[in-house]
Order: sequence, then structure tokens, then C-alpha cells
Amino acid sequence: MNSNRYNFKKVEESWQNYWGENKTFLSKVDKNKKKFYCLEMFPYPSGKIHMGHVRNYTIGDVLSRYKIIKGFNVLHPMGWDSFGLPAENAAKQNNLDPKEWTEKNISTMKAQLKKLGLSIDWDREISTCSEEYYKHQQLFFLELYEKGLVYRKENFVNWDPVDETVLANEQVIDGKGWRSGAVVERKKLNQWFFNISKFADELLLGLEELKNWPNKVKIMQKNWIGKSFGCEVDFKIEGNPSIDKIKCFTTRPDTLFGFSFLALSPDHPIAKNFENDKEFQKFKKECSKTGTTEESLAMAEKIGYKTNLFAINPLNQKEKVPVYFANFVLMDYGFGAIFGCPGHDQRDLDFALKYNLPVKTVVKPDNVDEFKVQNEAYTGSGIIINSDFLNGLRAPEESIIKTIEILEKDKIGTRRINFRLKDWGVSRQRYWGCPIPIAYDEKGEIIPIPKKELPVRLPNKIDLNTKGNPLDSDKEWKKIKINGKNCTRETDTLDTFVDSSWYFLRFCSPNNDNYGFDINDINYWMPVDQYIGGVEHAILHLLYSRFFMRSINYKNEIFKIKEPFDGLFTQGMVCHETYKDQKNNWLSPEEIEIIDKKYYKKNDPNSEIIVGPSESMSKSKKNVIDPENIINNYGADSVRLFILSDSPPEKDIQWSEQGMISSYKFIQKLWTLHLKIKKKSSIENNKIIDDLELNKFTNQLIHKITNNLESFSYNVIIASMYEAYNFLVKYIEKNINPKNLLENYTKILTVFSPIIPHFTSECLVDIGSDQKLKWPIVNKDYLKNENIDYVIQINGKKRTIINAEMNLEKEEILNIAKNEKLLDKYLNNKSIKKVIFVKNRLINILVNE
RNA sequence: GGGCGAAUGGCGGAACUGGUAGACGCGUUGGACUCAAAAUCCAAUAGUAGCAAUACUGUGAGAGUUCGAUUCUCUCUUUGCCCA
Repeated sequence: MNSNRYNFKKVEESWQNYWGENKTFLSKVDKNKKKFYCLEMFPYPSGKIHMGHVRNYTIGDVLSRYKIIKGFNVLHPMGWDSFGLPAENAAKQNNLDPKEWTEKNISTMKAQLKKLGLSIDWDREISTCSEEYYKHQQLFFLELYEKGLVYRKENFVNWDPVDETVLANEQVIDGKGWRSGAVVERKKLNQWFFNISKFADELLLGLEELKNWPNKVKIMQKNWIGKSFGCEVDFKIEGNPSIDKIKCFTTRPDTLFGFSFLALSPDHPIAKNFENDKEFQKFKKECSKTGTTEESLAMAEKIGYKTNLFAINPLNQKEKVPVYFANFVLMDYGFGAIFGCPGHDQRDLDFALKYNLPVKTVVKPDNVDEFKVQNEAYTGSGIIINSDFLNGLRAPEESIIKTIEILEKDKIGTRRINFRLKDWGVSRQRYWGCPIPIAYDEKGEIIPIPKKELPVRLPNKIDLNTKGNPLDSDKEWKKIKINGKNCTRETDTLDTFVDSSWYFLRFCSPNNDNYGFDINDINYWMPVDQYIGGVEHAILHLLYSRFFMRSINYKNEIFKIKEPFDGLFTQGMVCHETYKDQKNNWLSPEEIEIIDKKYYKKNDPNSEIIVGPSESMSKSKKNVIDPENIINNYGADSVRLFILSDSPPEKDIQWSEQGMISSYKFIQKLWTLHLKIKKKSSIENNKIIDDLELNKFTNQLIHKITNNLESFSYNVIIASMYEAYNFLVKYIEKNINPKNLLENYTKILTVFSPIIPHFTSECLVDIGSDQKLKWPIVNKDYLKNENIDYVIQINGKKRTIINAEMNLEKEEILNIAKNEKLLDKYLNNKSIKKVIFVKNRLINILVNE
């Protein structure tokens, strides 16, 4: 019996070797074939692959393999997003070189990915930290600089005063540095920016073309870009002769008569006038404690500082309201100044209630006579009231247009479109990133590094334990002579999002030495037909990539691509239960054992374990399952099968050991079935006619699996695989036609092959099939059944099911129903009012009660 | 605080354009094999009542549209994700 067991280790290894040696997945430009570019988001080489990778790359692999069998010329590459902070941190901690650390991780992870049996063209492997990659990126940077899409300006960063370093947003926890614990300050620094906002409107419009993107991602990007229509309004200021007026942006100029204060960002230029005011300084410090994220601003209590200034209502030049600095006004949005209308904006209302400012109602909902805003701002539509000459206008549609007209006529305001999207700050004060190819002369003027001197290489030996930016403290590296002039290099490196903004182009021509890509390759392979990755990149990475294509395309005759990703699929996370002991320490699943449905710490029957909810696998909660162990124990096909089986790919999946084992057992059962089929199909049998039952089943199965492959319903495919197994186990017990069995079985193995490629390859060879797989064509005749179930409803309630011929007419079904004894009690002595008939589906008989 | 989703047996989930709710898997229960266990195989499995045929209830809650709603509309509850 043991000899009949399926040896996944042997089989999987031999097929992985076969694919590697024969370069089965090598892709070449072939203009006679239709291309398909399948790309999964490339991993950061953090050390080992995790279950999220397994899921991501399995989904992509199923699609790639399916498209290959369908006859497409498939490009399915893999690379490494290998610059970034973790390498620098790990290097600091263990006194290593980030490069060595990264390369070691890449080789580990590559070996792990290969064990999954992915259909990847490894000849196209790239790594963003390699000179071969980043030298092209530096050239792009210079080209963008020449086109005026890159500029330098001062901007705020999170500054850790103890470590003397700039912190990324995720390194700021509760307003403190993650490492030092020091209260983070806001500091102004000169930084490089990509002019993404230049393309704001185009990026917004482009979303409409992306038919194969999930709606939610498009909505997120739309909100991120945040186009709003409104106008800028000048408010005359009294109280300080040097301040004449303040410009505000508003989307609701029609509520101007409801204004009761003017609020400025603490960073507004006017703040200079208050620099010496101790109260203001205190207030500003208080504001800087609130984080920079929108969330923290929205949640924070609204605080303000009242100035001695007053603003005058521009519409009637009469009303005067106080001017405040307020923590909830952002300098980056509009002009860093808003007028507060508490009646119709919740934030303004919160502020007004706190500082006892008047609340005026200027919009009244329809169908209400008396209306006054109390504790909740009214933002809905209605009629303008209490607003002098605006009274009676329909808000917001009519009233906004009308008010802007008036403001423009009186030259106190201008129609204006505003975007929330800010320019992309790409400077990072880090070592492990792509050096920015810029230098400064002795006067501080910007001197681009001459293109022929690229790449600007990172220095090899560097002390990472200095305070501040390591490159900045490398005095030798910084020195450079350009055209005989002594210059200093830029010591910031590029945000790693720049690296990932064009890597999909590089995959098309990974070995092109003189430029980042070859235009002929791009024209064939791009755009990516299907991009697959986590939803956490829904905004930044995808938007930056879309921008980067436009920035290359800008003032460029040859490069035509604007949208890099034609199709997008965002997969869910892999989750696992969390465990804690009584001291509140996290425990990993390996430390747990379950006896009689109770959880214990291994070898400790007295321990009590608190089982927490299933959450996304993370090292900090220790609820991680190591894919390599699982692959070693159960094999790649079983893991692939399980990771696809339990949930739809776009939703979260719960990791379950039980589920994993059952997938493993299923592969074993399939093997047992395979051996039986092989034996059965080799026996001569005098039955000659094709077996209708099997042909029907196979064709319906192919039809179902094909549709579900197209719609990413991979979990339903697995269900169909079980159904196929259940069917075949019973079917082969019958007296069958061996030739027909073999034909159908080959087709079934073919449609299983994207999911469990090692297993099906082995089986196909075992039954003498050649290696050239062809996706079976469905014979539509077999999709129809002669007999189908008709649902019989009486007054809308299902009463019985009748199996009868297909395509029966209403009267025929009605007659059958009338003769059905079961229905007598519902139909006898009743008159039929109406009959609803849906062909080949149901009949609903309405009778008088 | 805002934006966007989701809610179906004990659990994960399925259900074409409104037309048999619960496919498939896990778990559970019973049985076969075995000295025994594991493994494997067979059967049952939404709830309530019933020996059964069958009947009633049932897709987070409440309403609405419809001959018919898991599916469409509105209100609410809970929950998840995202916010440089």
C-alpha cells in the first residue's frame, strides 16, 4: 500500500528541476502571438517569504499557467524591491552591510519561491538595489529634472531630536520616535519633489479608462486626488495695517453669510507677525503635538488661538468676525485659510461651540418651515436663508454658481478648482536607497551630475551608527568636481516608491544596458494585463506608477504608455488566531497544543491560553505560520490548493491547520483515483459507444472552471475539483469505455493543472500524454440537459419540484402540475388567477385562497 | 472624524442578468475495517415538530418594490479595511 502513496517531495522536485532546466517559462517577444503580461507586486526581501507572498504569487501563478495553456505568450517575471529602511535597521543592529544582508535574503527567498513551483521567467529577475537598476532610475530623475517635473523646496519632516534623524510616518508612534521614544518635532528641511499635482486632473480622468480595476481602489484614488470645485475669496483684514487681506479657498461660497470666524493654519505666513507672542508660541507647540495624518487631525480636539485681527464679509462689507489660528486647518490645502461657517460644517461647528462663536443658519432643508442648526451642522441640500440677496436660491447647485458669479463681478473672488493631492516628496535622509544624482556648488546652486558620470554609486563602507544621515557624514563621498568646480553631493536618497514606479518596464528589457527599457519591448509587452497585490498599495504605489508613466510620456514622442496596469486585482490577507498566556505574552501557534478542544502551552497542561480573534499574520503578534515548513510537510501543490480553497481571493483567509491537512489528503486521494483510472483505462473493453454521462460531466466541469478562472473565483474551482473527484470515484466503478475515460481524464487534468501543476504534470506523463497542454474546448451540446428540474410554486411558495423535458411550454408544465397528487391540496377547489412561467426554470400558480 | 466594503448552518464559504438558499470543504454524529488506535471507506448533518410523508421558520434587524428578494431601494445595528 505504501508504495502507492504519492511522493510529493520527489515529484515536485523533479518537475521544478525540469521547468528550470528546460526554461519552460522563458518569455520572448513574438509578434505573431497574443501577449499576456501577468505581474504580482514584487516582494521586499525581508528575510523569508510569508503566507501573504504565498497567496499573492499562487493567485498570479494560476492565472499565468492558465493563460499559457490558452496559448498566450505570457510574461511572468519576478524581482526584488530591495532598497529600504529594514535593511538599514538590520544592518545597524547586527553591524552588517545592508547589501550583504539584502542579497542573503534574496537568495533565501528565491529558493523558497522556487519551491512553490511558480511559472516565473527567472532570466528576467531584477533587484532595485543593484547598480544595474538604479543607474537608469538616476537618468530618469535627470530627465524629469530637465522637463521641470522635479524641484526642490522646504517642507516639514518628522524629526527625532534624540537620534537626530528624520522619521517616516510609520516610525512615529503616538507622537514619539519608535526607537528613541522622544517627542517628535516638526522640522523644515530642503527636499526634492516630483510634480505629481501637475497631472492631478489627468490622473483623475484616467481612472475612468481602467475598466478592470476594482471600484473601491478607483474611489480611493479619486478621494486621494480630491478634486473640489469652489472659489478663492479675499477677506479684508482690520487690526494690523501691514495685513491688508487674507485669501481663503472654499467649496461653499454660498454659505458666506453664515461665517462667524476666519481660521488660519499655524503655518500660515501671517504667523510671522505673532512669532514673539508667548501665548501663540505655546499654542503652536500644542498644535505640533497633533500628528500630521488626517486621521489624527480629524480626531484631535479643535483648538484655536484668537488674534487681534478681524475679517470682513466680502459680500456686504459689513459683518466683522475674529481671526483665529486653528489646528485643524492645513497649510497644504487651499491657501491655509478657511472661513468658518458653523451652521453647515461640523468641524467649524465644533470650533464655534468651543469658543462661543455665533452659529448662523443659512441653509434650510426642503419641507421645513422653521429651521435652526443646534448641535449638528446641516450639510444637506435646501434653500438659502438669512443671506440677503442670496435668499431663496437652491443650495448647493444654484447658490454656489450664483455666489461665484457675484464674487467675480465684484472682483473679490475667483472660480477655482482645488486638489487635495500634494506633490510627491521623494527625499529620504537614508543610506540604503538610490542616490539622487545632484550636486551643489559652493554657492549652493543645483548642479545635476552629468549623465555620462552615472551611476552615482553608494559608498561601500559606511558607518551607519552615526547620528543623522549616514551619507551626509561621509565627508569623502560627498566631495565631487564638476567641470572643475568643487561641489558637494546631494546626500538624500530616493523614496523606495520611486523604485517600484517603473520596475514593470524594466522587466520587459531587464538587460538593456544603455537605458531603463527598450521601446520595442515596451510596445509589445506593456501594459501589464493583470497586476495582483495587496490592497494596502491601492493608493500610493499605484498612483505613483501612473504618475511616473505620465512623467516619462511628458514631452516624449516615443513613449506612449500612460496607464501601466490594465487590470488590477487586490487579494485579501492571510489571518490566524492569536494566542496569549496569562502574563499577556503573545505565543506562536507552534507553542500551542490542543487537547479536548482546550488550548495549552506545549508540555504544560496547567497553562491556560487566551485565544484571541483571527488577525492578519504579523511577527509582533506571533501568529505567523512559516510557509517553508508547510511546503516541506505537505508539498507545494497542497499549499497552493489550500491557500486558494477556503475564501475568495479578494477576501481575507483564515489559516487553518485542519484545512491544510485536508488539502494534503485530497492530493493523496486524487493519486489513488489516478492509479485506478490508469488501470481501468488500460483494460480492453467491448463497450464502444461514448459515454454521455462522462462527456457531459467533463464539459460542464471545463465550462465552470474556465468561467471561474476568468472571474478569479478560485475557491469555487477547488469546490469543482472535489465534485470531479466525487463523480469519478463513483463513475469508474461502472462498466465504461476506457478510451473515452482517458480522453476525458486528460482534459480534467489539464483544467486542474493551473492549481496543482506538479501533480497534474506527473499524472499526464503517467498516462502517456505529451507535454503540450491545450485548454479543452467546451462542446456546448453537452452543456444542455434533456431533463431538468422545474420548480412548482403556489402563490409564490415552492411546493414541489418536477423533473421533466427541457423546453416545455407553459401549458404543458401546468398540466403536469395539475396532475401532481402532491399539489391536490393546494389546487383542488381553487380557481387559478394567474400563472407566471419562466422557461426551463419555474412555474408560479396564483390561486384564490 | 472621514471614505469604502462586509454580514448566509457549529465554521470557511456557494448561489448565472431577481427564480430550487446552504454547492464544496472543515467540524460533529453514527457505522465498516482493526485486539486497539491512527489512516481509510460509507452514511447523516440549517432549525423546530413528526416514525415518516410532510409542514412551519430561516440569508444581521426593520420596512418597501415584486407573483417571487441572499440579490433591488430606504432606515438602523454590528463589524472589517484605508487615510502621504
